[in-house]
Amino acid sequence: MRTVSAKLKHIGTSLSSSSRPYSLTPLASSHGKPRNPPSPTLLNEFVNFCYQRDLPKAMNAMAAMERHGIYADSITYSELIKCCLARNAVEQGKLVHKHVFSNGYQPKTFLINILISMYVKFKLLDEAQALFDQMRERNVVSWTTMISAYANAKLSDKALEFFVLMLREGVLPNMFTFSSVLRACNGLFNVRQLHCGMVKLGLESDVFVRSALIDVYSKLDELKDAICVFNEMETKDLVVWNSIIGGLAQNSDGDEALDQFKRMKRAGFTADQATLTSVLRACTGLALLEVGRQVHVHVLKFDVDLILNNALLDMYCKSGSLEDAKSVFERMVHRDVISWSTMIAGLAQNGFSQEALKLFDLMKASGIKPNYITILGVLFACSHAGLVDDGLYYFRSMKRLYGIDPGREHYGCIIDLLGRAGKVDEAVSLVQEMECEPDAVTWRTLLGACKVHRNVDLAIYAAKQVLKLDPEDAGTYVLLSNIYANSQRWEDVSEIRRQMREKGITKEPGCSWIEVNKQIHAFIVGDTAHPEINEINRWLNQLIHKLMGIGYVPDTNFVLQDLEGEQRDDSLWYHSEKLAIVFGLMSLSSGSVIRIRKNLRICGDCHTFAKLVAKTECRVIVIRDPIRYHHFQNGVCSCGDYW
DNA sequence: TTAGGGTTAG
Repeated sequence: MRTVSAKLKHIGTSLSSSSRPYSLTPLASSHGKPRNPPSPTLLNEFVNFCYQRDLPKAMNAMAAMERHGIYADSITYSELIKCCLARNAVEQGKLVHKHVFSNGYQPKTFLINILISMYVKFKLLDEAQALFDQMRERNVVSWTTMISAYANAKLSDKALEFFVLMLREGVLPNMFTFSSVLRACNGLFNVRQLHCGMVKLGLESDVFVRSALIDVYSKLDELKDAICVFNEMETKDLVVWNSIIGGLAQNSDGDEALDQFKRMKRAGFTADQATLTSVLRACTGLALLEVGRQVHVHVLKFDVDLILNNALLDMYCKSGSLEDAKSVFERMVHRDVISWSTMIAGLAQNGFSQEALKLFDLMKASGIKPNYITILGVLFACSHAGLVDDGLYYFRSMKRLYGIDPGREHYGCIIDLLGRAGKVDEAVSLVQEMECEPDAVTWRTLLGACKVHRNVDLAIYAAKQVLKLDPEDAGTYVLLSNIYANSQRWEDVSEIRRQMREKGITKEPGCSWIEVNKQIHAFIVGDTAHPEINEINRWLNQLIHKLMGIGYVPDTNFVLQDLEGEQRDDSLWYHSEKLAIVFGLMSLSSGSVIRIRKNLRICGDCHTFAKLVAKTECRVIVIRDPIRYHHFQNGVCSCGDYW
């Protein structure tokens, strides 16, 4: 930081070195009346107050100077503006603006840019825009300040419009402009055009521009381009690493995100809050509890970072480790609506509905206003606990109490709630009353209700609606085919299979993952690849026969039940989650929880199997499928046998 | 005087 004496020396030099003592004192050619040269004493006092960030004294000094007809120069005004910004003093900032333009003076572009930037930082875009409009000359900084302001305010069209206007005025963009305008891009076409523009201007190698490019390609789901931009970089900094790790984690490519994280560490970088947040997100997606715990150790360095703690909380919730999640939540120094919503949804999804609803009350009591997602967690909790009246109350009153319009997801929760309670007709009525158009997820939810309550006709109707909106949904094709087969509608069965062949739709094979000693073991249905598969199968056969001895009957009635479509009796025995459960029994110590993640919904038979294994082997088994969490303990499941 | 990265549902 510059010392006061250095500053004074600087001022002294300015005063003595030129016939125009203050370099930015208006010249005769400036608009407005020429200003008197400043008095060194008054000016020195004023400058000192500015550098000391003593805003009240600086403002008084400025007024005193102006009473003598003395005006500061642009550099000093810019220091005063920094003073206002440091103190978040909006009104004083506006006053400085008036002083800068007082006496008909027309300040230099440099100073007007600083004033615009001040208004942007105060989030007063209208004031910034008005000042920008008044400018006689706008340079690249003026334009970039406005573009960046609109990009930050999520007014993408406005930011892009300014970029085009800037080009039309013949102002050449620089790397600052590109990294700002990229954030406003929401279409691939724009990004490619901009990318070409940067290459032409030789700005592509700038590290800020590159990280913005990686980020925007990732957000547009163009990971190949993001990785390409990243790999082409010879010099990478931490933000660039964070951009690619974050992009991968947000695009459900957790494995690759964790690989890049390892490469980043090998390259000598130390993770910061943003890195750890993305790494936790990758762990969350993969349900890697043990790896997540390792990351937790590093999170302790940043224990007041809200975003990072929210990510940690979510990791524990989604890995099914509610005790850890509660502990993180209790210890958080600050909690925002995301912290509360994450915890409420985490409790609800893991089967702790009453706790979730109690937490919602606590949240409101603590003065935090619920948002769209909070209410989803609350409705989910009601649905899980079969609290039809409460769920309908929250749903019907959300607009009135919290100002939140019910969206498709809220309708989905209530359809699920009514379906779970056997009120399928009411669920249909709700679909009909929806203000927004039902989508494939809505119909799939209704299909779930039909599945449980064996409502074949409605199931066929709902399945057809799903396929209209999502013609690639293999699970629904298989389900529909099974429904027809059960009704001996063989022509319809053939038609469904023909459609699947024609469209090249194949069912994704069922896959389950389990983490043992920080290694991930993956099992595919009917797996033969795992090195211990023979031992696993031997255990599995013994276990199935043991369970059959206490009444387990493999459930081969898959109609309206098997969302995987793994309907053959022999494959039933080798469903991926059964293999993973047995591997967990073989590999994990007797007290530890068996945690499994699945890519497809669990079938009815595996659900029964898991409940019985949990009972006979005295284990807690947690299976996370794409939609729900199942905690199996003492022969029961937290989902209440509805999923 | 202008620029880049991280959190909740689905």
